[in-house]
Amino acid sequence: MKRDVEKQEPDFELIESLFFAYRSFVGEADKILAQYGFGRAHHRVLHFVYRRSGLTIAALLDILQITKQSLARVLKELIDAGFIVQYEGEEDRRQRLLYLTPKGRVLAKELSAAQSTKLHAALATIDVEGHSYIRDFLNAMSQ
Amino acid sequence: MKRDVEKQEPDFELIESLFFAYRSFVGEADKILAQYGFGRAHHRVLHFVYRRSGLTIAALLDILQITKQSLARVLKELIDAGFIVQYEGEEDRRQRLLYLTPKGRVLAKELSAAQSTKLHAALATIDVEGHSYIRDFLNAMSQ
DNA sequence: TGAAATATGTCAATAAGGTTGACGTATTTT
DNA sequence: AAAATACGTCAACCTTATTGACATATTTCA
Repeated sequence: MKRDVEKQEPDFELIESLFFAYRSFVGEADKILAQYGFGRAHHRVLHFVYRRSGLTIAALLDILQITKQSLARVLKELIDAGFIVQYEGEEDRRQRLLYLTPKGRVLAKELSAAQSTKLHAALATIDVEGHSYIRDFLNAMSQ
Repeated sequence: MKRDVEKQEPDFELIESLFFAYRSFVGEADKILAQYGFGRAHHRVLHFVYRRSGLTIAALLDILQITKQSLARVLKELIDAGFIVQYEGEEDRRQRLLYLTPKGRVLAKELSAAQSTKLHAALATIDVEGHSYIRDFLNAMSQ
């Protein structure tokens, strides 16, 4: 017979797996970034400028969900070091469109390759039919 | 015909999914923690003391992979606020074994319940046969 | 056209969470 | 008795973030 109140036991294993998985995932990139004197904040900017080349400052702030003051420092460092360039928007000249330099693309590729390798090493241990479940789950979690 | 060098395209979608998924995952707990004036560092300590009641400082440092100076501040705040207590080890009196107070257990439960709810909401959108693939993947990623 | 809104830049103060290095104390091991 | 271990703590510093305020250039709208 079922108890009156069936209190749900939190899924500690899953919680911890996600914690350790994420730490391991970002740790890959951290080692590379350290060689360039950069941190995770730089990585996130490099990644999204790589992926959405020509995006505006406002769009980037929207994705990262940080303040512009916080972005400013990191972005300045990346621009000063020659990894990112800004161009005036053609339609709206108030906008500063962000692009990677060739140097920036090299680093962004190196970082994504490292993380991708890590992800695919984990996926390789899983039956192929499970892969789409994993992708769907992570997408569902993103909401 | 296959090209000589088939350069592997990084799996950007998966990389970004994991980024957004994790942000959303920790965001759940952040809201609760803010009400108590705590941050993520406090959450991690609360979680692992809850899960491994009576663990030593050294064991906790090993799990969290931070320095003892860094742990000290967070732990002191949790002890001062009455969420954690330390007892001398019975076998080895140099050790300080960590336990949650009843108040600490309430908060730890609230946090894990919120995260668990989030995880299970995502799992609920996935066919049940996919669940073990997801768990296996996250465990594989943790290495 | 002039006012308002928008996109961006920047100064200043502050906070959380982390680091390295050095040193002290109590306790256990050798 | 000496060495190793477990923990605590002081100090200086770094990265990444925050809030608040204000400036400039450009576009939009009444």
